[in-house]
Amino acid sequence: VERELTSLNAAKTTKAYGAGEVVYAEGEECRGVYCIESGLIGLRKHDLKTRTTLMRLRGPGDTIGYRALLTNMEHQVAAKVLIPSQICFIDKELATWLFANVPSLGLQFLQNVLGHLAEAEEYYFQNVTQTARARVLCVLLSLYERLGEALPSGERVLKLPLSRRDLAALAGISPETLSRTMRRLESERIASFKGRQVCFMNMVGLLDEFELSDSSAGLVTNDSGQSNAHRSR
Amino acid sequence: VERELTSLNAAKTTKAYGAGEVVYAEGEECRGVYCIESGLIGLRKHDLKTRTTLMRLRGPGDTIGYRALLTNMEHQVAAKVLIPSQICFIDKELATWLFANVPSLGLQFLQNVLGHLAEAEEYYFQNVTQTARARVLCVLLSLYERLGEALPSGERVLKLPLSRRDLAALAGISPETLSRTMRRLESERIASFKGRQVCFMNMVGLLDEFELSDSSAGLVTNDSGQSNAHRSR
DNA sequence: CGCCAGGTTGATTTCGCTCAAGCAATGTGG
DNA sequence: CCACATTGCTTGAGCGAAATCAACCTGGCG
Repeated sequence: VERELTSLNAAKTTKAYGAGEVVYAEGEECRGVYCIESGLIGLRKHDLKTRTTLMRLRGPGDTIGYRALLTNMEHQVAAKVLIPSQICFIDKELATWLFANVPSLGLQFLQNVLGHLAEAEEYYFQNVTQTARARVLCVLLSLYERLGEALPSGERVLKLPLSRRDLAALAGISPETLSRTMRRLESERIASFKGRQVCFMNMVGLLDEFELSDSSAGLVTNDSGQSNAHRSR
Repeated sequence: VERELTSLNAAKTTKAYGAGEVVYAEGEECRGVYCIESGLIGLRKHDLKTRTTLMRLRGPGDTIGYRALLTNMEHQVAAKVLIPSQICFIDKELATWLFANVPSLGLQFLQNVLGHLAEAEEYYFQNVTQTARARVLCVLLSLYERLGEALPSGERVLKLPLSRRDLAALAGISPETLSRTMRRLESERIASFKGRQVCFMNMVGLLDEFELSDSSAGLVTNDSGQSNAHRSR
């Protein structure tokens, strides 16, 4: 096992990506898989013509591009960098070999996929059950989990790495509805928005509303044990 | 490899379940995984109190109960038999061992999970983009794929294994809307409903509407399918 | 016979989408 | 440096699909 991991360390390459850079494009042939070490990646799919829709977010600990590898198809989504990221690349052949020969690694990876599956089902559920307002809040909370800061003054602040359009897409609503919802949240004294700056004004009540304890999950019940720090349970 | 499979065959047990029987309940501790050999299983989740909602269908070839096993949690959904089924059970310890030591099996299993992931994402997409009518038709078609019969007379017939409530849940709509939709489909001469009997009157046009070829249909397309009509957003 | 769960139907309401206009910030070319 | 276009966001008005509320069937069963 040690030997394999050594060879893995030798064969993998880590690269720094800048914001806006494309890791792989939709329809592109799969060259291998990517493990995100830091940063934030958006998976997008174009629906009609030039329009492109943000589908999912992926962050540290997530592996992306595996679907294309394992189904032997071209990428169905594009991966684009939202905030500067360190991404480790594993070549197609090596990845295949690893899957076929290192069960422990495959098992660990399976956890990752399982997390994505849970996420997808959660999204589905949200869409059927929850109102637009609740979904927006969930998206904001999951973003806060990833990128938020608690200022010494006690304010909970978040710098959005997304346009309104993308944010709306994540919540599964139109940009107009998002805008209205945000204004409503302001009138409810729940949060305030200035450009891409979000400030949560009642985080306690918010977490309460979603029956979450502090710093535990949001929309994304990330079960992959490898994601960053928190969540030991 | 041969040896492992032999021991697998020795350790697994196959059991016949009758309609309505519970394979495992929500919140129950995971005892192992189940492979469906024949029949049909419904995965349900209770949303509030006594109310319980049908989430997914699982049929021959599907493995269920793995999520609880791999995340070391109790079952998040209940599995209930819809039509009499043959189900093969693999004990928790054995399953864990197999995952950890037989990469080929894990890889094969990974494909199964990948399929479920694609299914979940497809469901999500459907819900955002398609109308109630289209979703009902998709559910009916996927059921027809599993249980439908083409009578010698040429009629395409299907005996529903579900209540209206469950059918509506699958399509992500309320029972009332389902009822109205069905009546509308009848007035459109697309299908007719008598109790749990469904009769498709224009299967060709139907498959055409969803850009599907005959007998390769269903809600779950290979993920090249971003189906047909997508509203941009 | 009456009860009851499941199903249908009708009336009303609501939520979010579409269409359309207005506005601020950023480019762009003369 | 200024008119002008472009892009991203917000706001308003109207509309429509589906949810909700509520009454009413229907068939099975004690």
